[in-house]
Amino acid sequence: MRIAEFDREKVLRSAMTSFMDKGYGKTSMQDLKQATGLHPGSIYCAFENKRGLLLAALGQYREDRNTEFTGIFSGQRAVLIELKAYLDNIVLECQSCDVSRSCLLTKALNEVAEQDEEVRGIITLYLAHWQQAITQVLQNAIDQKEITSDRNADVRAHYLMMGIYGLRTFAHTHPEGNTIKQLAEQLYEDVCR
Amino acid sequence: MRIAEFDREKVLRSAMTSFMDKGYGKTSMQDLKQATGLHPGSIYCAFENKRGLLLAALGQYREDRNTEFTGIFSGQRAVLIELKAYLDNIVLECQSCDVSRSCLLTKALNEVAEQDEEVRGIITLYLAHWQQAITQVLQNAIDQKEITSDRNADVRAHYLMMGIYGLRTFAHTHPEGNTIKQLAEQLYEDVCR
DNA sequence: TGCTTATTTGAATGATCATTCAACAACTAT
DNA sequence: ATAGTTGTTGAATGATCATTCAAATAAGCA
Repeated sequence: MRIAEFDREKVLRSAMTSFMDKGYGKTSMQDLKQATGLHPGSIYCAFENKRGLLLAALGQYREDRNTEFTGIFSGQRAVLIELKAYLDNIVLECQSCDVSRSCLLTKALNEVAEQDEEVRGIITLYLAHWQQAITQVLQNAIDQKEITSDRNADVRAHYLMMGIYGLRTFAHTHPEGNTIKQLAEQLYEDVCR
Repeated sequence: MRIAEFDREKVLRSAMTSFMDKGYGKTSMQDLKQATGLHPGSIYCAFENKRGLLLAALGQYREDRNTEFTGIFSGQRAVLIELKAYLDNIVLECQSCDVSRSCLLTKALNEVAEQDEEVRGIITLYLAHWQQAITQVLQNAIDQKEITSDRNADVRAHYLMMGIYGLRTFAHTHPEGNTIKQLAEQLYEDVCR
């Protein structure tokens, strides 16, 4: 036996960054070698494929976003306060000039969705889980009477997700200014109305 | 002299379809040869590059969407009726299972934006023109007192675009069902409120 | 200390890719 | 009609790519 020498999470986060920066297709194994510090053979030994590395990176991304999510929605504040903080965070990401402007899930969905049914399925599953989490948050807000029950949590969650997707796309064309912030604020109002 | 034998618009629409289907990077020259019926040399003679073909296809796409836009917003009906028809059309595209589910501009923006500054600039310009057209439509609605002037046309146009971007991304995960339609209806209400 | 199993290394491999090119064909102009 | 120009053809080119592999190395176990 022999234990792998590299730090799996570090490697996956490096791969994540590369994929978000150049996209999956344009990220060469040389790029990945440089980003992760792993030689091709090690990558193939650990992840089988470039595609396997993508899948692992997607999983790590999901996990990271998940802990971030549960960190923000910890229940220590009113649900709507937490939701506002969550949106503020997304706005900051959209306004940043680095790679975090885009979401790896939607970026990969756009790129390989039509070609790779399995990858699309996995990404769709991850996004569905995210949707469930948001639905739960909004249901909590309804239960706490912070928002009305006129529209149910599912409908509101769909709308919020649509808005966040749109914000991220919008950010690619309007990186500067406070357009994104204004949009996020109206989105918040419309979701919570 | 010698006149080119191919129909430029047909060729560009074929290239458009290929790029929307597989993405720019994964569309090989062989794919383009098959799709357009042009031999590599002819493509290079006419468009200089694969990238040049993308630029020409983007231009054709913009032109096609533009005539579609002015066809819908012809001023023969109330502005809001036309806007509803416009959104209905987008919903149908999102629900279709072919290539028209995605917008070539945003798809290419996602793929090459970070790598090719010039392409990003061109796409951003096209999207800005679209935004101006939408703003004009909403300004007309305000002038005709179909909607209030509480929020100006610019703000409303931004929000509508964000929503449309979001709808298209959403459609990649929920192609079936009427979720998209419901979302579009609420988007319409929130833009016009 | 040997034996087995797993990882690392980095060059080699073969496929695929965008692009070029030289021969050819069609059109214009003189 | 013929010279000059430009589009067409399709094979050739060289670069780049993901992947493989054999040798080297290290860890667990007896």
